[in-house]
Amino acid sequence: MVHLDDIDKKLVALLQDDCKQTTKALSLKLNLSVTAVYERIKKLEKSGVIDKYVALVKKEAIDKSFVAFCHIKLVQHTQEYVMKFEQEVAKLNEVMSCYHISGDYDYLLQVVVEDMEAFREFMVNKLTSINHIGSTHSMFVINEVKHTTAIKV
Amino acid sequence: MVHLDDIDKKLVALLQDDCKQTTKALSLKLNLSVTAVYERIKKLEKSGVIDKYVALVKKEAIDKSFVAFCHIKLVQHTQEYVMKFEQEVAKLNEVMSCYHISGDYDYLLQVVVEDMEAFREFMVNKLTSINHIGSTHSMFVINEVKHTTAIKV
DNA sequence: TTTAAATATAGATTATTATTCTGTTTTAAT
DNA sequence: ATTAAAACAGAATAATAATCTATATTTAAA
Repeated sequence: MVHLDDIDKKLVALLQDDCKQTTKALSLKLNLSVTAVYERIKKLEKSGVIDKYVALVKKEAIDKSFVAFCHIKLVQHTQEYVMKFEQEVAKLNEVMSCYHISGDYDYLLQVVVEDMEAFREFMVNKLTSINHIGSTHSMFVINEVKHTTAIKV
Repeated sequence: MVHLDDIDKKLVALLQDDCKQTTKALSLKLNLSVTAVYERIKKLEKSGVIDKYVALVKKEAIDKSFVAFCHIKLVQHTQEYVMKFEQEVAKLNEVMSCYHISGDYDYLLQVVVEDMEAFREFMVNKLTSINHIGSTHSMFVINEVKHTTAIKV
């Protein structure tokens, strides 16, 4: 576990909001020299604090505004069934995330598609065609109140 | 809604995986000139397909490995209660996302903290101190099978 | 404490990349 | 076929990243 001082934390917050800003711009916000900021960034990358730099796409702009959460229960929990299910579900483009969770159901999936029809299509032809699924329970997103990729460090 | 051809789609996929690669590197992968790639990227930014460029932080590296999903039911659904709740919950750093959903509960939250103790602290001192919350139901993440920010375009 | 080593910083220099510019080619509509 | 618009390539310029050298600061040991 690496130690981050207050400047590092501020820097990580800035990069989580906009990773394309120049080191010059960052240096002004942090009251540091360009080199100092540069070295700190390299250290954050090397130490694995910063995992990757990505472009975020606006769902609405590409007509993928329908978001659903999907609970899934497996018929059995043998090593083989679990592995197979996890492998298959990870392949599906519509599945943004899949978590093995505690509680009544085994898994929670976040699914992003075009509309309800696309979701139906996804359920029938992709998800439930995976073997070993016992039951599912879907919840549809009415409104996205908050959604961020930025973790407070 | 903007129209994206196959090259645009490939480009968006590349940027969703790594937005720091040079236009030169992208041009080689897309068999285009640097300028052509550059213009396409600018168009994707202007049209809103690309929302922002961010650094993604590895939870494990900053000791925030505990993830929970939290169902919440409000006591009432008056305009005032709903607004107030959504405002307050959006302020909480531990809440990565909050969705208003269909089904038995009103909201689904994704919460990221240090450990179970931090989660308890969060529930007691932050979440349930928001007024108008009726009941909650928490599910803990045992394993993150899949998690991506990249939408297939 | 005092000193040595390691680390962090700043400013200047160089290398790389982004951006702009100009002209050409392709595409689409008339 | 003709024209206008869009997309493209290559060259030139501007901006930024990355490196280098030298100080300053912190850290750890004596």
